[in-house]
Amino acid sequence: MNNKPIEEFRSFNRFYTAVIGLLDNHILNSNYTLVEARIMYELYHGKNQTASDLIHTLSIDKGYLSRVLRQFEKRKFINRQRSAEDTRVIFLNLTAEGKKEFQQLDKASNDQVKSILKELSEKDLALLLGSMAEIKRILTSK
Amino acid sequence: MNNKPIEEFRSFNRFYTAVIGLLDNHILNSNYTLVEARIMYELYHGKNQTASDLIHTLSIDKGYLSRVLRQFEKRKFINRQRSAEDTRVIFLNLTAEGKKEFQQLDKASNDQVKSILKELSEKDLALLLGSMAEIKRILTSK
DNA sequence: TTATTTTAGTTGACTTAGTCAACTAAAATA
DNA sequence: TATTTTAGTTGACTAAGTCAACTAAAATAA
Repeated sequence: MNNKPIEEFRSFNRFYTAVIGLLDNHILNSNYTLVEARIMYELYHGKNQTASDLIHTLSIDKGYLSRVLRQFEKRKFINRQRSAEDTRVIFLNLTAEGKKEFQQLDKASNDQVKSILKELSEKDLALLLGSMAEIKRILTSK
Repeated sequence: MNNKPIEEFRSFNRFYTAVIGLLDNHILNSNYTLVEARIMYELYHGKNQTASDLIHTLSIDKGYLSRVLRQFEKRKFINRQRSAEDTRVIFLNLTAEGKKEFQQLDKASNDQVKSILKELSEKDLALLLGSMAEIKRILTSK
């Protein structure tokens, strides 16, 4: 393989790193860190997740996660329920309060994204989403 | 606008955050931090850049940058030359040593990307790069 | 021309993010 | 039953990043 594809791929990565950075920065101006937001996202979208699940889906250190979760518990965003079958594992779920917090955060992120997408022509929007789906498919397949 | 495009956009962002994270992790196992690698990249690809330039292209704090640059100088990766027209600004350039270091790092990144791309069919590779170009075009245009 | 504001870069003090290894307790496997 | 593995916690630490104050020079306003 010559170097062109590699260069293009990496160029896109640099570009998209900046895009993501921009969006993330927004979250960072909320009361949550990126990691917190992602944890809330995961807990919101799947119930009875465990710390192990989160470690794998988010690729974060278990010690780090443990502390974030303790914070969440203190803030009453989650409750923990020890599994009956395997008492080592603890099921995590957002409380009503936690859900509300997540929804607010999520809405803010949606608004921000919307403000970008609404500038695009219908055609470009379709192309954009199509391209994204394509990339996801290709890079997932393996 | 309904919520579907927004959801898809955000879903892609989550997905691609993981992709980038994977690639970045690789760099982190080298002797350089992400920020260092990006600074080297910028210096390698453009000459006589200033700290201000880097601050803007990389969106990093100037204090932070200042320290990284000092490190680079100590490691003899860059030299600094004060501008004659405006003595506040300092032109930054990689030394031969710095270039060599960057090239090594760059080669490692290339190899890593190559190992991903070589798994793809020719068709998928073309689709992938086309999609990336499309996204870049659409999100840059504004 | 002088006074004021802005810009480039540095430094110190600090907070947040993330890592690593040791540890407890339970479960799975040999 | 002994050993190994797994889930999660904790302590101690390093790295990453932020913020404001500062110096010196340049640009702009009065």
